[in-house]
Amino acid sequence: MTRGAYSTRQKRELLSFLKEQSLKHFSVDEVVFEMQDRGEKIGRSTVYRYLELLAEQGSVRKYQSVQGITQYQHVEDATRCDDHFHMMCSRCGNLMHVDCALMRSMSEHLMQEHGFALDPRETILVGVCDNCRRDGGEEVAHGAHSHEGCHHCL
Amino acid sequence: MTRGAYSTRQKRELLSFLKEQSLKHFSVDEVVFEMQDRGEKIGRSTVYRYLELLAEQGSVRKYQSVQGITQYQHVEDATRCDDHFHMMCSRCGNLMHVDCALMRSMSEHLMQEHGFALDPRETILVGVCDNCRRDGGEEVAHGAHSHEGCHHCL
DNA sequence: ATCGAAATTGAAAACGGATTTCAAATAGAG
DNA sequence: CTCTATTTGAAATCCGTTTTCAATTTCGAT
Repeated sequence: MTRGAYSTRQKRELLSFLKEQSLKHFSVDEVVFEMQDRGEKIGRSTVYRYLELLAEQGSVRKYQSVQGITQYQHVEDATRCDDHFHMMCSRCGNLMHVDCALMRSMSEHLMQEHGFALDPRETILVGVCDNCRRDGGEEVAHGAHSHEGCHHCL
Repeated sequence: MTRGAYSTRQKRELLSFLKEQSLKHFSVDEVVFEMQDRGEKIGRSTVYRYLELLAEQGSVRKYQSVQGITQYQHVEDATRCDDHFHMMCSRCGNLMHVDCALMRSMSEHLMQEHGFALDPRETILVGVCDNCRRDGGEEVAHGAHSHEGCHHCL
C-alpha cells in the first residue's frame, strides 16, 4: 500500500478544517466531534490515520499533552518550523516560536558534548508566557507570537 | 480510606529500591520486573498506587515519555531537579540530566526578551541520544547519564 | 464511459498502559 | 488477642490508540 496516493473528500475536509484553525491544537476526539458537528462525515480511524500521515509529512505537528493525550496542530509552512524551537504556555496553551542564536548554540553544545541530537520539531519549551504572568492566566487566543522585543528571533 | 497510613513490606521495599537507584527513571513495568527479579514479591497495582502517592508527596517525579509511557524517578531532595533540564531520547526513552551554564543563560534570555518563564520541571528536550545514533536505536538501559565529557554538567 | 487494480474508509476488534474492584491479607490501636 | 481500617494483588475495566478487513472510492488504462 502506498499511503497518501489518493485524494478523498475526508482528507480534503480534514485538512481544510485544520487550516482554518491554524496553530490551534486538537485531540483526535476534538477533531471528530467538531467536524461531525458541522455535518461532515468522517470516522475516528480515518482521522487517526490521516493526522499521522500529515505529521510524518510535516504539515501537522504532534505532541503529548501532560495528561498523555496526543495533540495535533496544523503548521502552514512545514519547513518553516523545522529549524527553530517552540515555547508552550502551561496556563493558556499558547504555542510560540523562538529562533535564537542561543538556541542554536545550545543545540551544538548538546551534540558536541553529549552526543545528543536535539530535535527542534519534537522539543517544546514549557513555561508561563508574558500575558499569563501578568494577568493571572486566563485563556488566550492560540497561536499569538509574544516575542516582539527580541532581535534574535522570528 | 486514609491513604498512606500504614507501613508495609511492599512500600518499604519499593522505596528502598528507588532510593538505591536514585535519579534513574523507571516505568511501572521496569520496577515490577526488576523487583521481582530480586525475589521481592510485589504486584503491579501496588506499584502504580504507591508511585502515584509518592509523586503527590514529592519524593518521586513523574514524566511522560515520547511513547506515552509514564516514567518515575526518585529524587531524594525534591528540589534537586528543579534547577536543571532533562533530555529524552525519542528512540529508547532514556531520560538524562543536563545542567549547563548555556541552559541557564537561555532561561534568562527567554525571560528578559520574551517575558517567558521557562519551567525546567515541565520542559523536556527531545532528540536522539548518543547510543541510539550509533547503533541504530535498540533499547538501552534506562537512566544512564551520557554527559561524561561536559564540564558544565551534573 | 467502463473496467480493474490499488488505496481508502470506518465499524468493530484488538491492543496496551493505567485505573478500579473487591475479597483476602495485613497493620496497628486498644 | 481482637477489632477495625488499610493495603494488597489478581482480575476486570477503562480509554486512547492501532489494526483488521470487507465494502467503497479513486484514478489510470482502455
